[in-house]
Amino acid sequence: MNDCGKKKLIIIAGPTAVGKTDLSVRLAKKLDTEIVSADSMQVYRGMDIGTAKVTKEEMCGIPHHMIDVCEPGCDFNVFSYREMAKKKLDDIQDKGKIPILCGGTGFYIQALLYDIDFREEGPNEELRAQLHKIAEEKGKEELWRILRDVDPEAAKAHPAGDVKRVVRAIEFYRVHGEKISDHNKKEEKKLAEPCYDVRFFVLYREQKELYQRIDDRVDRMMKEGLLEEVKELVSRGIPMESTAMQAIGYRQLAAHLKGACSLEEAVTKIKSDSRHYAKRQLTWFKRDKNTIWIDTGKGDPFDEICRHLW
RNA sequence: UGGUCCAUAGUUCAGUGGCAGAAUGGUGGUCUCCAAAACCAAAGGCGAGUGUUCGAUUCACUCUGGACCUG
Repeated sequence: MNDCGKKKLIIIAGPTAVGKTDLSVRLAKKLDTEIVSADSMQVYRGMDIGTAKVTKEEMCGIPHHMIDVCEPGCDFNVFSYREMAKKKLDDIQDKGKIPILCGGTGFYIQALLYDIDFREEGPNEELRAQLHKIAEEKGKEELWRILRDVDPEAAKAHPAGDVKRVVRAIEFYRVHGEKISDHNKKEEKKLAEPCYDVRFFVLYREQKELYQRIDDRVDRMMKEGLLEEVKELVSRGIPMESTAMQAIGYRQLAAHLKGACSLEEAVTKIKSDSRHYAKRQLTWFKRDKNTIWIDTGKGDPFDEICRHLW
């Protein structure tokens, strides 16, 4: 606890392949602390190469949390993440240390930093399946009209094409009897004030350079045996629709293994999907007003980061 | 050498004598329980020239480029 009554937290975020892992470990060594991952795909066991998971050597003895916490087939989401990661942060802070939250999943970081309430009921699979069926059989517009009738504001916020969110909004209303648009308005206010005394670093570098690093890293992953890793998951029968198999690198290679495209085409797709992903990560972080942007393309940013600390 | 066909967005293709469309890619953005997911938006074009015509991307001719056929 400090003067403003909040616990201290360091966040190292940024797009894929920008160099988060290396920097976070160095910082953790200097501060003698622990790292909590904020990555939606590194939570899955057996997905190491493609998610660029830290290796034992790279960890340098620094404890890492929220990595390998579940099996690839299981349901994992923001809610589970927030619950588990919050406990980890508490534990580290109880030891008198400043935890480092490191990762590229903006949604997960936001949920944790602003304590977003996702409600405890969890996904209602039967209802979701039923609503998806309506979209398939009667059309997305029809499903959207159902939402418009109960929560016009949410319908306005989500186009009919965004079935995933339309379903969620209807689900929310049916389960809680409350409009998700009202709920979101309340949660949105939290975004103004972080729950931690935070130093939120976003690593970046010139787009051209970053894209080159992404291409190089994908090539390296292939050499390191990404295809074997995907084969293993496929042979274990991990369903293609599972969140884990949606991961970049896995999805495309699984498609190749099923004969949908050549290996070369799959690799090209992995690269372009990674670039798009990096772009989306950046737009996510741009919206957050509490960030400190660090250019990693101009020498070692380590000292600059340290200067921003308490 | 002679002949036939083709030329429209970065790419693959629609189309019309009267505002030129799609897919894909590239770019930007949205996001409150699948988020490495899902979704949205704007941008971008008739190879060059001459003629016919009120008006040509469309018709005719020339040129350029490409594909195919041809002693």
